[in-house]
Amino acid sequence: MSATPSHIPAPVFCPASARQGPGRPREYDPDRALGAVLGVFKARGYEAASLEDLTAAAGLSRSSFYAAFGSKRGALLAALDLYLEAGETALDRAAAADPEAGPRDAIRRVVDTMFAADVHRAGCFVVDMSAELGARDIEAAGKINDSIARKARFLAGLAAPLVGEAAAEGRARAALALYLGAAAMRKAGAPVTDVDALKTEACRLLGVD
Amino acid sequence: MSATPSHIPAPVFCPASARQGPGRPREYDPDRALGAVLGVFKARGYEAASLEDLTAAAGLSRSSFYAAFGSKRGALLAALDLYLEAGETALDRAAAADPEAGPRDAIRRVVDTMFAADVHRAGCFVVDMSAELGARDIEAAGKINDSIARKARFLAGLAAPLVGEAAAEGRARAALALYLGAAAMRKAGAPVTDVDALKTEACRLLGVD
DNA sequence: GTCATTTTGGATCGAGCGGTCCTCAAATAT
DNA sequence: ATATTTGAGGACCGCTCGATCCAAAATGAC
Repeated sequence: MSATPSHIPAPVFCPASARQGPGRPREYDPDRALGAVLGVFKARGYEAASLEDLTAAAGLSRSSFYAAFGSKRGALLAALDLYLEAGETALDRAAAADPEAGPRDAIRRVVDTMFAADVHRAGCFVVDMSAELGARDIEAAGKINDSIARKARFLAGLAAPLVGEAAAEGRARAALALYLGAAAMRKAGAPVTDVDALKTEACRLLGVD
Repeated sequence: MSATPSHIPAPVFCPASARQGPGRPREYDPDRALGAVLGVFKARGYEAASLEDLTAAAGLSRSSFYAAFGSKRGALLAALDLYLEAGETALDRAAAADPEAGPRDAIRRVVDTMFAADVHRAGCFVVDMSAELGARDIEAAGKINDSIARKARFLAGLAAPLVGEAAAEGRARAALALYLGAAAMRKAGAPVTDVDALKTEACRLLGVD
């Protein structure tokens, strides 16, 4: 797992906590701003999120926004990196949370983490952006696809002892697809209980009965 | 299954093949126009599809477009009805295609039909619209959710003899989620072979080994 | 023919979009 | 102090958006 951080590309070589050089100091927290931007894109989607929405939520002037992200699309790509990386590290941590418990428990924790992250709220950013931009933005689609592939390999590693090396990859992709589809169903309005029940089936795919 | 047709709401009471009354005759085929509109929404999404795109594809002037659909959103809702209804009847037909074969074959045909419809092309309109509009348009989300629920009941009916009445509903929803997620993965750029392999797992969920 | 009715094409609308730019403020460097 | 560098504020840009309107065209009813 683990993706390139790709921090705010903003003040081009300033990883948020860098030493302060000459010139007027920045008045906003880049991480906070990026988080706010991500929140807007998650809530509204890409096209429907206006510069007005984004700058207001991030507390940035238009000039600061463009200095930080370069464009609306640049902001989306940065927010996407943040989201994907956070999601992957969450899975890593869930898997490593209780080393004494068995592999089945690890899988259950990982599946719980996947579903808890987004399905209970309002869908999954991966699904939303894949749907809206997958056919139009090669770079965004690539980031998403790479992240999905990493997660699939990760899940396959967890499931291999239970379902066998040969079947693990397919099962992992199926579990991932099951989660993504669950997020889509949830966003369309399916009851939380129905969606939550799918965790059991996801675990079954990964060899946990 | 079976949804209300909800034909073109256009020339308000003219189901495409109605008798011609007074006034200048329509120069376009409403069904064809709606199909073209659906094609644009499938290719571009809702926000990114402009009136220019829609009218050009449908061969309609702006006035005809607004007379037919009332608004861009009206066109989307009509196109959504068309898509959902077509998808459901396709599943019905697939299930009933070969009555002599067993229930397992029926399930395989239905799953094949689900995946063949969209996954091989460019994602699933249900996923796309759920992602883009699920949080914003109650009516669109409702249509999608209802259609998903009908499909889930339909699949549950097919799977019940194989996995038991109690588990059927959950398994059906899982298979459906698996398909929706597969469409999302495909749209992000996953290889067709990988996505296609998920059909096996969907069948397994429905009791077909 | 005349009238009522409906469709068509295209001009047009205000609003909002993403993006740029200029000016001023606030810090460091000398 | 002064010069320099950088961020912030906001007016402004051209453009495209979805939507409306109007006059011309094409039919049925009489």
